[in-house]
Amino acid sequence: MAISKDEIIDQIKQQILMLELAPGSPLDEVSLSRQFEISRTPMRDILRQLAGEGYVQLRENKGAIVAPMDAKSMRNFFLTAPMIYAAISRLAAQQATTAQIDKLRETQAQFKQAVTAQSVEQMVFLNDAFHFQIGEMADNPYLTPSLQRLLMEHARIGQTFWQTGRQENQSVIQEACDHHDQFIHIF
Amino acid sequence: MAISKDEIIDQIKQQILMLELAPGSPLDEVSLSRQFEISRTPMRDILRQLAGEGYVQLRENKGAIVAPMDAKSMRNFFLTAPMIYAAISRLAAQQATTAQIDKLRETQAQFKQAVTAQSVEQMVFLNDAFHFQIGEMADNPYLTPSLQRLLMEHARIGQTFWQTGRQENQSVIQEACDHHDQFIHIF
DNA sequence: ATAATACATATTGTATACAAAATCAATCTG
DNA sequence: CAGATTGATTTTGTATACAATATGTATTAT
Repeated sequence: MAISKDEIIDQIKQQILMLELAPGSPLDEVSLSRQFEISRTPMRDILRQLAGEGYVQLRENKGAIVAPMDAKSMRNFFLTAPMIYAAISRLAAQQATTAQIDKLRETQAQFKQAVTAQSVEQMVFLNDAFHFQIGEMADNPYLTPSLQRLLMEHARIGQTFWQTGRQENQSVIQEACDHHDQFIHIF
Repeated sequence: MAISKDEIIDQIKQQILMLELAPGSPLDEVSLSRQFEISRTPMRDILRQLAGEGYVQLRENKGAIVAPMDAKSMRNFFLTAPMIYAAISRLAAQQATTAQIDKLRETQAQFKQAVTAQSVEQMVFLNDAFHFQIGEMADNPYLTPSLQRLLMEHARIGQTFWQTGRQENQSVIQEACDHHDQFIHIF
């Protein structure tokens, strides 16, 4: 085996976040295992882990599909995201170490560069990284899985809504950037 | 195979909640698969699903253990539970159907019977069922997994702290009962 | 022509054999 | 006697063959 299981998981996650794997599209065990040059057994493990983290849905005897992005899931996202982000941020603020704060500042600097460069892919990636690091600060086994799920949806929504060129998106991006700065300024 | 995979999962969950399987104790694939008369492959699936739901921890090349109950996890529970319960309750209150509310009333009635009968096991079970139903009302894919994890810890903590006989516990139980009533009285 | 059914094909689920890693014990060395 | 090292045993990880289920197609009956 040339590539580790964790790396395969990360690759598939990345493809889902970047919408290279479309929401709702089927994931065939045999194709995937051939593609990554492993047998079906570890590939099934991978799909089950991805299902546990919300990236894919398993259907009894009918295989896996990439987690759909329908109206209901969008609604749930916008209904829940503010609560979770607020809760996580509060916990993070209480427990953050200086090393973690420095790392967060670094990420935000990179995010601003991506905004200047108008690279949607980089912005999505770094926004994800920013919130992921806040999740690490909070270090809460109950909220972290929820945050991960939210970040997945956030990234996929970002891919579709942060496309540059339209005027309105600039303000949305600026808003996200300001929120990051506000959080950092607590310290 | 005499018993379905889902039934096995439920049985193991139940054993973990009832502390028949002690926190931190190892779960051997071979023993379990022999015990439930299935092969190792589906048993591994089961352990991975349980890990995804927080009931067990998987360690690379070192097998699974029942999710530990240490000082840190207890602290996290008491820190997080109020937030999640509040958020879920709010969502549930917004979206509940009359059928769901009736079912909740029924569960609370049974809970009160368990309190009268001083059956800790029944109290834990029905308290779990009560909050689980609120989770179903909220119907939120981001918060529900968190709630499930909290309910697991809640049940295990309940097993150790709700033991009858001591005076102080009566008030804790009464408090839980009142909270249930308060929630129902919203409608 | 359409609907239903039977069959062929593809895909998932399970069992088992083998490989790799970890654990434990006994022996050897300082 | 303490500690390290090697080897035997146990346990997890992977590959593959086989079974069961679902899907798609073609044929037949109405």
